Amino acid sequence: MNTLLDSLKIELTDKLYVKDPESSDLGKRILSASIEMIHELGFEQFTFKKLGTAIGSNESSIYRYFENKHKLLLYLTNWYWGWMELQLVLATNSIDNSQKKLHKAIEILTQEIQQDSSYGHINESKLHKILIEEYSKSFLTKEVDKENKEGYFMVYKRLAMHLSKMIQSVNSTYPYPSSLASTILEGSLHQQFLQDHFTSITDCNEHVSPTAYFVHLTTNVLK
Amino acid sequence: MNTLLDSLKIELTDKLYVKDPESSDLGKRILSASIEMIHELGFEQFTFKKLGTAIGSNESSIYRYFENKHKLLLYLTNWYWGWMELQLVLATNSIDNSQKKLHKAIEILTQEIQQDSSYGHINESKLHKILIEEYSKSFLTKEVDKENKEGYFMVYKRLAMHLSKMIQSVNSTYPYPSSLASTILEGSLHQQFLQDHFTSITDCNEHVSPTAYFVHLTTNVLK
DNA sequence: TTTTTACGATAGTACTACTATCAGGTTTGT
DNA sequence: ACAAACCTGATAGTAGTACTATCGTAAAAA
Repeated sequence: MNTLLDSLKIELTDKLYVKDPESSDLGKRILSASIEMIHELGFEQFTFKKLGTAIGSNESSIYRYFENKHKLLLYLTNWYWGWMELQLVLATNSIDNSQKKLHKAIEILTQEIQQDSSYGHINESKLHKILIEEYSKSFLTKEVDKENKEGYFMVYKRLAMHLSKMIQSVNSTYPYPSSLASTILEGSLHQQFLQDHFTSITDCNEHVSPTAYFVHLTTNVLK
Repeated sequence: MNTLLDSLKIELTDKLYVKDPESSDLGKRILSASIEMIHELGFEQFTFKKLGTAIGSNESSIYRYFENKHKLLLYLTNWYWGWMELQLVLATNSIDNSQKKLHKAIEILTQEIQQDSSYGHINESKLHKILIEEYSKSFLTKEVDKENKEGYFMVYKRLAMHLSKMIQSVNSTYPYPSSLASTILEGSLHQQFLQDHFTSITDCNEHVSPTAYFVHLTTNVLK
């Protein structure tokens, strides 16, 4: 089935790669296999050498697409947040009521991703799990400020600001819209992590979703 | 000046170290210099070799205290959370009113730490900054579940539960006390990180503290 | 005084994170 | 059709990390 979504490409800054991985078959295999592999081994144990072996290619060939594994992680996380913003816009654009719009936004941004949907070589469900376990590592480095200046976090910041605007639409006198927005984005990943590994310090479980928690929180804070 | 605090030792599970660093002069130098060094270089660039050189000692000697640098980070973060809980108890124990108690707790847990106070060889201010930039790395690993079972995160979980109980005292019908507690603890570190590196997606700055944001949030959510 | 213990020094291993070079196959331009 | 350009895989090599093992000595404890 060929839909509009299939033909939309998530465009990322070309500083993230040496050669655009979307431009060749090998590049796409790198993306798809790296998602599998980072998900399975964790970012620390993941190496270009192992990735090369897994896709029947060579370590040196992967370096022709990405400078190093950190840049590859940045590519994947940027892709994820770009994809999330697309989902957000598609789901909320037609909603007029600002309160309903915000609730829908929070739902989109905090829900677990099950379906491996529209983009052939990217498994969004596994990518989402990578975000939960590895996203913080992409910015908790000594190079953040430099990389931030080069635009490596623009997609995420734009999404956070988008959410912040929605919060302001619901209550224009609320003094912390940006902090609340970033708390929802980061906190959602964190609550999902806790649900998987530290159940005693979260209320989220099979029956209670992070979405329910954050919708309740936001509603009451903006009242 | 010799106070009660000077004579209190933060006791940590002995699984965190090979030899108790508090038991010798070299051990204390390892703690104090590692805080300096991780703060300066970041956890990734920090190595036992560099640490050895810095304290005029030997790489192999450091391995006699800590299995590896991950365990050292766990030691430092556990120490920090133990110290935080002590601050929390000291500051809130005498308060009867549960609402005031909770506000005081949030203040203690979300404020910046300036003073390098009671424990000679530990610089709490720098340790706090390490927590902001490195804490997530201590649990975002493939070994979390194993390490959690061995009790490496007990101090942190106990603190979160402590805060959760305080939240329940203010409003016993609030359905997400544990998630709110973990959101405050983790979110506080995150907002401080944003304040330093991504100012556009936080409202916290010199004039607005994370404390103000989280007190406002909590008050309104529990209303 | 003997014996443990602690520490520093050195050596060595396996692996990571690259960089450089070369050769063959495929694609592209004319 | 033919050469040039390009892409990929293979191999080699370097510097550094994250250890482990062994040894000698000085100081502390028995």
